[in-house]
Amino acid sequence: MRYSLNHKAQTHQRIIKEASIRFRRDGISATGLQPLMKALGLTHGGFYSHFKSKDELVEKALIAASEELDAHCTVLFAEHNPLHAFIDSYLSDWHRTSPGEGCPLPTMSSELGLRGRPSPTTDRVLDARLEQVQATLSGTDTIDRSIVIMATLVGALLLSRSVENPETADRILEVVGTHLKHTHINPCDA
Amino acid sequence: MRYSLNHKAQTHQRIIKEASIRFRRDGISATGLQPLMKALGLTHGGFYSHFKSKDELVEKALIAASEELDAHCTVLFAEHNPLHAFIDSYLSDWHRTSPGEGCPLPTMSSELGLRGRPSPTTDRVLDARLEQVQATLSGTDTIDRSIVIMATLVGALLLSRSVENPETADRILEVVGTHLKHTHINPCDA
DNA sequence: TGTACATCAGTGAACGCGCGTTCACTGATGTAC
DNA sequence: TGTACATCAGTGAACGCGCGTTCACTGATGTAC
Repeated sequence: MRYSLNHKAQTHQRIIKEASIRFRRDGISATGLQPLMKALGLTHGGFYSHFKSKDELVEKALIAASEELDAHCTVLFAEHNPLHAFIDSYLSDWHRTSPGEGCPLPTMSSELGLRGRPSPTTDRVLDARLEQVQATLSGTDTIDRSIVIMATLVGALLLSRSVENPETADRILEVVGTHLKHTHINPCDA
Repeated sequence: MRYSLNHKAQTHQRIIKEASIRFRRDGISATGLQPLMKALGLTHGGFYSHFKSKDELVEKALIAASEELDAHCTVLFAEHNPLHAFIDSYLSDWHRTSPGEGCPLPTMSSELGLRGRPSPTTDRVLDARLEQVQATLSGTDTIDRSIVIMATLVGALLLSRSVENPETADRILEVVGTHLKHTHINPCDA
């Protein structure tokens, strides 16, 4: 089955794309390579002609998810108030119910780092998010402020996804969104 | 092997205790019942005379972890500034490096709720945390404020655990802690 | 007090299952002549 | 232009492993006589 020049590269990207969705939606360890390949109309044996291990796919999928978000942010940043647009987007009900297509930090980071799969990639993904938030800020202390904003956003999304009561979920997103948009860059007594 | 009256109850509690550590430290699905029972000097077959399934153990372990935290908070709340004590404790380096003995929300919630194991227990654990934070606050809007604080704490701890660079981890805890302690209860322009 | 017995917490082999990974193979295609 | 061949993306059976769960069994103990 020798295909056109870029056929393999296309399959490679299709695997990464599907994996990045499943890792975020279902978790890394809960995503099997067999069902993943099957969903793409392929057999599982071929996986290892594309990646040397599942860990390598995790890295690639994490980077792909991060780049996807970069592109999405470029659109958001054309708006009047980029920070508010970013916050509203991050804390939207769509983002809450679509973990497979959103930020990988609330879903994947608990399976990375300290426990499981330590890799500098997580640091880079976080850095990319922080730089985006920072770009929407003005004044001093923007790095620190972006850390606070990202931590708050990640925590709010994680909690809103974890509760069973949808009203509680809405409440968390609403309250945190309002707070982040109505608090000045510098804390009151700074 | 008929033992003393409370022997089974003691074993029951030992299983819950060990499970609550492993679920938080390693994740729910990454914790096997076989290694868990072996670590307690028991064989895996006996597990089902204590619990009807792994899911039941997850519930019990989650509740136990939450009660453990309640007790810890009682100690903290005797201090001069309970909110600051809670924040410092939550964002301590000890808490970052000891996920097995800390708050279950940053570690377990991604495996609960929307994806995986929906159960009202997660809502109750979150409610318990929120009530604790709320108890340290005064003035209006304390419920909303406690939601913001918890989301920020959970997000900061999760991110600090996920990055590989320990300096970045320290930075996140430090910056978020300072922010939460220096921001007034009501946002500046509210 | 001494013996027989019922209890039941814990044992450990076994179940089917899906996992990540390996590998000898297939067969449609692009290339060389 | 037509044919033979080398390539190599993808196939699918098989590997050992650990998972959650089941179940017939064991044997030390508290109880009854």
